[in-house]
Amino acid sequence: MPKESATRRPRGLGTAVRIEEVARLAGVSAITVSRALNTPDKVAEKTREAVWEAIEKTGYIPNRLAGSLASNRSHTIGVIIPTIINSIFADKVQGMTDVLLKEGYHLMLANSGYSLEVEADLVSAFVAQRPSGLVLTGVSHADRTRTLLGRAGIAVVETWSLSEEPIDMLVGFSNEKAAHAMVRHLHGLGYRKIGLVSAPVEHNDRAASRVAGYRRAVRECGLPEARSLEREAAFSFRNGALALASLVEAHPDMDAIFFANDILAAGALLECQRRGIAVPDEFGIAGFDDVDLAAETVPGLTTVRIPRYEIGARAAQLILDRIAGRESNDRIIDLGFEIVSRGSTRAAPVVQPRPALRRADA
Amino acid sequence: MPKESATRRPRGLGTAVRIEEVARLAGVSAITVSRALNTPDKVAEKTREAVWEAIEKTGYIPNRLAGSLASNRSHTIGVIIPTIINSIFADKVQGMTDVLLKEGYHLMLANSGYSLEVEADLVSAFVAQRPSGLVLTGVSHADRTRTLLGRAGIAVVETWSLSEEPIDMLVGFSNEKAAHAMVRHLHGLGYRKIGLVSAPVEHNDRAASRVAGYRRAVRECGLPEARSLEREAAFSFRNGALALASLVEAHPDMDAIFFANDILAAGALLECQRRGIAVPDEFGIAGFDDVDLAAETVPGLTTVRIPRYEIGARAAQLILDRIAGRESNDRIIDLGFEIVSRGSTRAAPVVQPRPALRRADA
DNA sequence: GATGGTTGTGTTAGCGCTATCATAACGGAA
DNA sequence: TTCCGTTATGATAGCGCTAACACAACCATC
Repeated sequence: MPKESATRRPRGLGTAVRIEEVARLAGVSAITVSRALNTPDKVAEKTREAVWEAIEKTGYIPNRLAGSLASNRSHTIGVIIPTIINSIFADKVQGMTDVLLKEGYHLMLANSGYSLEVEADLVSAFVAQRPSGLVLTGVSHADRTRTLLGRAGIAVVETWSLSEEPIDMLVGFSNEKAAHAMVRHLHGLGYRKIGLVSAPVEHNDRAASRVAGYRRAVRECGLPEARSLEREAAFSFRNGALALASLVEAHPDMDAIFFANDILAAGALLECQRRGIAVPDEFGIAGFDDVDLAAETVPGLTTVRIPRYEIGARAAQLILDRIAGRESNDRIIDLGFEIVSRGSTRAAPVVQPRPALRRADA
Repeated sequence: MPKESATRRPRGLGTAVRIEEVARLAGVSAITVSRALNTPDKVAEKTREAVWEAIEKTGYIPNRLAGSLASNRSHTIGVIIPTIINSIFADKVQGMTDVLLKEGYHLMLANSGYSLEVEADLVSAFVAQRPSGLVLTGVSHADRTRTLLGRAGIAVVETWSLSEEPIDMLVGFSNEKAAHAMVRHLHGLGYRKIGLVSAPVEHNDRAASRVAGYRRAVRECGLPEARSLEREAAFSFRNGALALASLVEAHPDMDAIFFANDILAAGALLECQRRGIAVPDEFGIAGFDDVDLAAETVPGLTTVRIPRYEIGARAAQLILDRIAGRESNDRIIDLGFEIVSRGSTRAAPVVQPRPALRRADA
């Protein structure tokens, strides 16, 4: 039987200890308590100790709502990601919290479900909280998002893509070049009819760029080009398996597929196992993201490694710098990518004459 | 060259449009604008329209910081999870946002890294923001966490476990019974020497309960009991593979392992594939959580399905109910679990005499 | 035509903090 | 001595909004 449950009920927030009470107990004024907390070096040591004691005794927890309103600094950063479920974005969020938390900033998180309209609503809801900064995913946004952020005067970082004209700041990599590099890599390994399974492209500039990169590489390499070699599939193992089935049935001579993310690719890899398709000799499979699983599948998954954690950490740092007035001169940070070749594609590049085009270094 | 970049720089938040300005433009008082936004049905339709027009014209975005301070309602819910990386908790967060967002509430997210001390710091940082509610993971907390929340008067929901004496409210399931049921399930399928790979137990009541459930079942079933049959492994595919290797080398006669989460189990399953261990005949593997991957591995992974999304959704609902004054009489909600048997364990239960004990229904 | 309820709007007074300026105390330089 | 700079603290006035009450206008009732 919970014995204290009677006193546990919420009493409303108004009953909390106020700064005035602490001040009285410490024999100082409210502003001195405020200073002891926010700028301790501007308070005499003896006073500081008295204040600390009073704080401990009363269990005072400053009301940051009031503090933020008065000081016009909220110590809050808003983050909007397309989906929480994809652990890809979790790494970014982790990168942000690691940087922000120790500076006393907090994260407001929301997911847009890949909808620009929802994103716009979230942005205005976040702006209402007067955050110190806002981190968005991608570079395509609803018009009202841009209008709003243009005049809100909040530090904004877009992520996960590149753009010539970010709203404010940007940390990302080139999805187009990454996809392009992977397809050229596959071509270099001797694959000659390469399919594509993309994430749904609508409202998703990252997915669209990867499709563009694939198409450019296919064209440059003189590989078969056709819309029938491409599929769209929403993020799941199952959909990867289904897309693989659909493609190999439509194109029995296809010898490789580039998947726009590792989850689709891993689903396909497992489907190959069920169907007895020999990976990598008979069929090559490549993914994107280099999630943990990619290193563990049998065979391992060839993929594109992207700096997920780093994107979050750098985005957070950019915001902190802006707040501190340390205006960095690079508002656009390209963190690049890396091709990781594993067992799901052939090991040895096939030596052969190559068209006279720049080759993609991995 | 970004042409508007000169005007994009932050101007500080204070330059935003204030409610007074909207009121003047609409020819009403500030409070009427406030009402038009918060309780539109208490404002005459004509006035409401005038206010809306003024809002549109000025691009007014209410300052929720000020609103929360004045009204003593912050419309913010704090969530503390052990780690963002594990998509298990992502489902919970998704459940919460789905319920909260449409009520106009927002999520502040932080991760404790499985440390009760970090959790306590986060709790007091969150309390400083005067959230409407707080959702914690697990039921073991630092003393100061309990003290603080006891007097803070904030709606608190603990999740993912059961407890007789929650701080306030609770939504979870019995980790002990779930682990127990799984081990009995394995025993029922004819496995006779069952190992355990647990998550690190320190500061993690969920992991500790699962170990307890395993031990109870092993004892009840008369299976071999020994600390050497148990391992601890941090959440990763790799660690699952390593733990499997360690256990089968130490105990060549072991015929099944219960892993405390699917990622460890999947890592082990892949390791079996690499080692040529025949699953499920030679060796049974069971996991916990029923993540998407569990249905897709070859063979599929036997596991415990837990209501991850539902936990978040119900926790959010409890907080909303509390705020609305709808005090529900069940402050403790047990959402249960479900054994999902797939190909990583034998299909047909071995018929045999069973000790005269209650059997766990799955 | 006085009473009472309802509806719509305004006035006032904060919410709990911090920015800003003022002030006091002190030590050293001219 | 007077003056100035430095350091420590306080008094005052908001930050931008909403709670609480006041009040006016209107309709219905008896």
